Amino acid sequence: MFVGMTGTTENQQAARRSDATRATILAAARERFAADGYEKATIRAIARDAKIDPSMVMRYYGNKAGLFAEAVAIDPNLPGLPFEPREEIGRTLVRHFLTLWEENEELTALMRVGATDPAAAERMQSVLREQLIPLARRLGPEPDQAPARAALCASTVLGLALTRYVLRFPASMALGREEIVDWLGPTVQRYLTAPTP
Amino acid sequence: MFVGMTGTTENQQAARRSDATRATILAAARERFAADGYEKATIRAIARDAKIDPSMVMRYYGNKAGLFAEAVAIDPNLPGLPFEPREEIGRTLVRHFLTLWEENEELTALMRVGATDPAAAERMQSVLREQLIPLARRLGPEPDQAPARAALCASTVLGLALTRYVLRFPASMALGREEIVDWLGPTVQRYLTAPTP
DNA sequence: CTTGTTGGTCAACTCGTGTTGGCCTATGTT
DNA sequence: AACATAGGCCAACACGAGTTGACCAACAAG
Repeated sequence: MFVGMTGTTENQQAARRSDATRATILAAARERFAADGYEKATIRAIARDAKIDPSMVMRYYGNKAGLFAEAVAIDPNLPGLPFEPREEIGRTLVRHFLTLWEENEELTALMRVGATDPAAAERMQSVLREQLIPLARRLGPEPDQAPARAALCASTVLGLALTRYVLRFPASMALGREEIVDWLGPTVQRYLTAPTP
Repeated sequence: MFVGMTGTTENQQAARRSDATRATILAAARERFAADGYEKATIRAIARDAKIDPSMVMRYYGNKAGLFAEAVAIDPNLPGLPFEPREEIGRTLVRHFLTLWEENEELTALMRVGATDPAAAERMQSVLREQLIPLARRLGPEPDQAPARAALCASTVLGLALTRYVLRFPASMALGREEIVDWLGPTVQRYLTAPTP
């Protein structure tokens, strides 16, 4: 074992020819998962989009679950956000989430799948647990209220994502980016910093 | 044709013995659809829950789509809500939605399915179009802003339903009923009646 | 008692899915 | 030139889904 490879350049990134198709498959998978959800996005359809054989998907990603896992690997990276000015954190968060959603279609995929798959739902929850709640704990009054405040913020942005990117309500898609920030920003700001009503 | 039946009592509701199993099937279907979504809620599983044969489901409801259609037939009936006091409409709406969701598990089913099925998504959208937007038009300033305001309200309550009943985030399920009304009520109130920011 | 209707079960069919293993063809090394 | 290997395709398998139609058991009517 451990023989073969290209012979000369082994450990270093070898820039295999297959990396191109690997990437093509992953891109097609992201599109299909985002558009159709887990069950309806068949491996055959993904392979057709990538113009390769279904068995290649298995060779490169093991099985369908593995493909999905790699397709939706993403981190919102909330701790990297600027905290001040403190009274702008609501608008900053909303703007950040909008950008995130418009640049990564795998987030839509994650929501579509999370609606029926507990594992995907857990993945979303982990963002709340590990990033949003700590943020709420640092920003808001009464640290023990942090889970509640963070849950309200999550429900706000996920609700928008649901109506706009998943259900695709025309009235929600018609909203402009800054219009959304103007409406939701104060809401998130209040959930995070206002005293308990 | 038109012969047969029970002979004596034809047109009137005959109280067939099968009505009981019909109802049992429908109840089991609602539970399964709410818990698992459309694809994962198999006819075989529903039939097992109802303790009858899968073929009975077909006999009574034609096919799986027909069963789902009857299982999620529901109307939120927003026009029947009291409008005044006008500054309480936000809290009234939130309270109404909470009650709706806790009494009818088919709403959770509709959301789970709507995440991947355009037909179910359209069903949800029709509520927005035919009930929420008209309500926003009557309540808010600038009637041409009604779709935007209604969309924001929909995103608010659907976001809560998503995190609480579909994704089942513990932090969201931990919120008390009146706690939710206290937080979301003012939000919805502002979306409906506040001047454009 | 016979008979036709109703409520129900059983076993099978068909189709699409994820998944597997064998085979072919370049490509690059010796 | 000979050959090993990586990249790729093809055909098939196994399985679970929705759906169908033949058959069976009560039971009420004639």
